[in-house]
Amino acid sequence: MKPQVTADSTVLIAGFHALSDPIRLQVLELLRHQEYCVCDLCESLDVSQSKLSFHLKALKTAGLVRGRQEGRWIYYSLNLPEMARLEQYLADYRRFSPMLPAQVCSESES
Amino acid sequence: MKPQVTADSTVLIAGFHALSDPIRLQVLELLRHQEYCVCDLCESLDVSQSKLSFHLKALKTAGLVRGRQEGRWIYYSLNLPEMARLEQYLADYRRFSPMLPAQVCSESES
DNA sequence: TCTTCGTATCAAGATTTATTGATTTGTCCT
DNA sequence: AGGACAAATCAATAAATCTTGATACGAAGA
Repeated sequence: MKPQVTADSTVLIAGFHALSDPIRLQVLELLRHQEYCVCDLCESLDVSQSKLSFHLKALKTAGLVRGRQEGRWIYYSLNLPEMARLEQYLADYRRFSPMLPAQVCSESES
Repeated sequence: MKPQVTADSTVLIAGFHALSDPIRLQVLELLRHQEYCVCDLCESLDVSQSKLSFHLKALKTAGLVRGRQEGRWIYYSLNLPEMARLEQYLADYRRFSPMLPAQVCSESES
């Protein structure tokens, strides 16, 4: 009855973890409208390049963004399908949760 | 142009953070079907009481679960509306992201 | 009131994650 | 080849989070 930690849930965890930081949320908010190269993101968010790179890596590892190289620049953009997967995970809770009424704790049986 | 960290995003961050841990996901998975008291969750997940309490607090702080006292026991259950809020946040990305085509980095203007 | 039991909380240590500044890698331009 | 520059990576430190065991709190029953 113990739920397993599947490879799938590893992806979920990386995804939700990537979403649990203000800088990373700000990055996503910016990318929502268009692609940005790292230097523009740095400037917009007033964050050091190294720091931003760290957070971009988290977002990229989680599959939430993608990087596309063009010349010296790397343009980051949202990876909407992955965000949709996380959305779907949450949506399934609404859909398939019967919410049974209170059940008596097993400790009180004896 | 820099996105602000609003009180609202604080809630989001707490929520996504709560979702970014295997034990906490397992708890939600169990609660999906019915309420459970802490002792039953401990047993099902094979986790110490103290440890579980720590994770339940994270879930509760994030608003994803609620605790209801009944005698000596405290029954935890999902708080679906809060999960739906997180879902909605993600859903809005799909809905309102125009995804403009590549834009030239501002550094390359000079 | 005293004891038992379920749960929360606390303090200490362990582990993970984030920040900083420096260095490296790779690309473009001359 | 050499210089300039965008971005990633690394090493060291700082900070946040998690784990563990002990203790405290509150409700139930004797």
